[in-house]
Amino acid sequence: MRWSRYFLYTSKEDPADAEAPSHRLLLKAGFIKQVSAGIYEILPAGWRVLKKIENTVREEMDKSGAQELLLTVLNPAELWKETGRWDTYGSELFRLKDRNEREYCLGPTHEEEITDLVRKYVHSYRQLPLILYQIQVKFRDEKRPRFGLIRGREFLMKDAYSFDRDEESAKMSYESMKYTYERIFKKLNLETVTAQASVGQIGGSYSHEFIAFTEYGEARVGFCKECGYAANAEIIPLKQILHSAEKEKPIKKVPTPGVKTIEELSNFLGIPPEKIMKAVLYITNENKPLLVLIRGDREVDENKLEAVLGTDEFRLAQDDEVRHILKTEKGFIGIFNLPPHVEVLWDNSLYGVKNLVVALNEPDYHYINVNPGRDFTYGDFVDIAEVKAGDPCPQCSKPLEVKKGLEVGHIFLLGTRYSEPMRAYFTDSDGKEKAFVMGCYGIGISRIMAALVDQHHDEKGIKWPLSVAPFELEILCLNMSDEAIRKTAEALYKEALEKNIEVLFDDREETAGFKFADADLIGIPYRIVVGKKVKEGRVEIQERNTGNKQDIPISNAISYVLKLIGKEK
RNA sequence: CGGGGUGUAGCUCAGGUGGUAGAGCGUCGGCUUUGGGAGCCGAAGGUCGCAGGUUCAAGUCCUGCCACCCCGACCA
Repeated sequence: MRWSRYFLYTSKEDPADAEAPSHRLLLKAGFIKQVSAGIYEILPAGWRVLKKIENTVREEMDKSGAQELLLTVLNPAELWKETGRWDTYGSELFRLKDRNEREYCLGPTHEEEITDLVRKYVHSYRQLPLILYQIQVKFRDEKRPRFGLIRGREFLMKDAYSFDRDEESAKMSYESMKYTYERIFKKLNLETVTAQASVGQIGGSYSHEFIAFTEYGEARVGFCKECGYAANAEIIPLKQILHSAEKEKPIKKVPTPGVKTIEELSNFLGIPPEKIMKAVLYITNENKPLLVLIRGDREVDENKLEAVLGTDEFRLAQDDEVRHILKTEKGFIGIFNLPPHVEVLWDNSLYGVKNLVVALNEPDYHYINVNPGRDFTYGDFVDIAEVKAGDPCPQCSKPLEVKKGLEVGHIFLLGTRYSEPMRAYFTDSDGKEKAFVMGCYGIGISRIMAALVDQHHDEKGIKWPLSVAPFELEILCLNMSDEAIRKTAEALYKEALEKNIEVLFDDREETAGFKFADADLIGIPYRIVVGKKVKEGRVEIQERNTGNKQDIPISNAISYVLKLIGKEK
């Protein structure tokens, strides 16, 4: 491809509205163009990358025995009503009507449609197991689209669905997908960890997430280098820990005027946060107050709280609610003088802590040296603390590491969550009618492109791994008006094409510096620089990833590149 | 959906106290230049997010709306 004719337009300025590196660089390099919030056009160079990602996914899925098909974007409402998700999916579902007032949605995922399809054709255990998949644009009206391709409202996804005769066989399908996913991410040069995950809204019995490490991810993973355990932080259990037998000191009321936060209180009293009881007031769905108690150095993980309460219908109390219910101010909430209708939950972190600092629901005062048994009695203990680095691994108790990451794949063992309500049955070998045991498996194709940029870039631009690069080779002609240089570059371009190298030829009438800057930005792994060394019969080979440069005779250049990209036999 | 921010040329931005719009980059024409975002000369390019209002006069003041970005609860 000649750049002078290519629909690839880079920008010298950083785009104003992009913060994440992947977002900024993909826009700046001219790979994507924003149309509206969370909706992007994929431009030719970006599309080349996306197709490579897609093909890698496709190759491995096919190898696993899964079969590709294409479902519809426009889904009839009836199917969604069968599973109840027409009502429960909420405003994230793009809904529309046709000219006859029939209701449709733009498919955000395809459990309903695939189950409908399979129930029409598969009636016997002899046709199982079965895995079908598609690569298609998905639509989700996200509350908050973010970071360009990382969270879009329209995005490319690979979704697969497995159908098995029983749980045991379904687990085998699940395991084979898990293995396939790990191979895919490895091939794509995307560093991921396979983490146990919560099943969330989709339902089912168990689930894994594939998390790519990046600063701009929205997930937190805890993992253990010792035993290999890894899980989304929101499901890692934290147990009660017995504390050393400290001597109980006499309880004392101390003035703490205007001291509001745990940090201020800790500094004011000279007592570490580990010995302060933090109390957080929530309001539950029935407008009931719920007081959550946790150690001062800990945060409440609202995902865990949701799991404990069995609902996400709760929120933090407002300042005036705190005043009204507890007759105190934020910062002075405690367990003493509690109105009887306030429900209380104790986080495991508080268990056994002695000589605590506790507020008493009276502004500007705290008790110090408060002790369990003597000064108060425990209520119900639950696990609602956010996991931090250094917390014990639930498997081997060694300290965990915690990192931020981006969910690029998620697999679920669904069971009969969809097949049962949709009456998707087959006849088993015992002659009995049974519901399919299903699994579903997603990979965010366009999100992977963003994750790859996040993992492979520097201050100058993108450094595409060869496996997904839009081109394998870029030829830079540094001076188009110099006859000898131009002819050499043209000849090398022709030779590269003949050898089936994916090559971008920068034949634009621009200066050398301009072309180098652009080359760094768009991140093609290898380049041949054709400049004044042509007089000495040489060109320069550069590697974007390592920055390595070396001169080479013109006649050897292409065969050297072939070796680099592994196409040489 | 709450909180914060921003909308002016293709892009990045500047435009005290109201007086009819500017720069750099990019684009077009010309000359010079060519190994790390070149120089000079000339030109084109705007419903100042939208709608009202105040005023002799609004990019600027007032009201309402919209869009986009960022921070919090969901997801690939």
